[in-house]
Amino acid sequence: MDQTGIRGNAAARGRTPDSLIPALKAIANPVRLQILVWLKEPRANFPMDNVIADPDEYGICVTQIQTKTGLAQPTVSNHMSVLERAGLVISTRVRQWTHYRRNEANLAKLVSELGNTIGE
Amino acid sequence: MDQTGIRGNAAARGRTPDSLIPALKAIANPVRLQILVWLKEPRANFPMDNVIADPDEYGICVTQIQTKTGLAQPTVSNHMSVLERAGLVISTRVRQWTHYRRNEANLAKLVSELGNTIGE
DNA sequence: TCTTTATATTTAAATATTACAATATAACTA
DNA sequence: TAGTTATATTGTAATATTTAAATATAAAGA
Repeated sequence: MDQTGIRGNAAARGRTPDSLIPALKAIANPVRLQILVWLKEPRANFPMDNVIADPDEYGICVTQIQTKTGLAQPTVSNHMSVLERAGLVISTRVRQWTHYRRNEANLAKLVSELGNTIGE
Repeated sequence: MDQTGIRGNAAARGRTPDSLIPALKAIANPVRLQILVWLKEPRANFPMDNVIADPDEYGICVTQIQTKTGLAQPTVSNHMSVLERAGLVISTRVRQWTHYRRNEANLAKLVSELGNTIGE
């Protein structure tokens, strides 16, 4: 055990947890940050007519996110895969529709790890 | 007053506070994030011989940060100005030495605003 | 099977970021 | 004032990011 009494805690020893950087890069983009906020309340932020899967369980499909952002389909597809690679969303394919929902555990971990890293 | 009972709170209304993005971009870089961590404990992370100003009050000068990173002087100067423009550090020129210290208030605000924005 | 719909991948252009060399500026020192 | 030290700015190259058009793939329905 080290002097801090905390094992495996890079931030506590003054080192930067490299795993933070990909997540920070993912959210340091206005489009992606906005999508994460919208996905907090899928039913409030996306049209609920003709939904083919429960938004609370599976999230929102790419077409609806694309419409809401006004960006091209490949652009949105790319943004979602950046978020997914960073572990901030989870995708579920329901027939031909890929649905994305927030990864609440990892989002909470990101905020707390950032607090441990740059907080006083 | 709006329905949330919270005035001027963009995150509470599901919008993305644009002021977050510059700060997130600033910390979404391994060199800058590391510098912010080092500046938490200037006396522990930088040589304390020949210091020309109290590290706790004024922070650390560019040359010492440059030496610690191993990057070129203009590169470090640029990183520090990115952090300063994002409001995450404060600079004080003491004679010919520009010292940088953490802006604790804004760093804490960044963490809490991020929590309000992407937290559950 | 053919067509349509939804999403992903590829390619490419525009822009942003990161880095360093060269130079400029600011401040001290002899 | 001339020379030195510390930092900032400018110019530039390499790389990364963002975007969209074109194309590919995957799944559904006629």
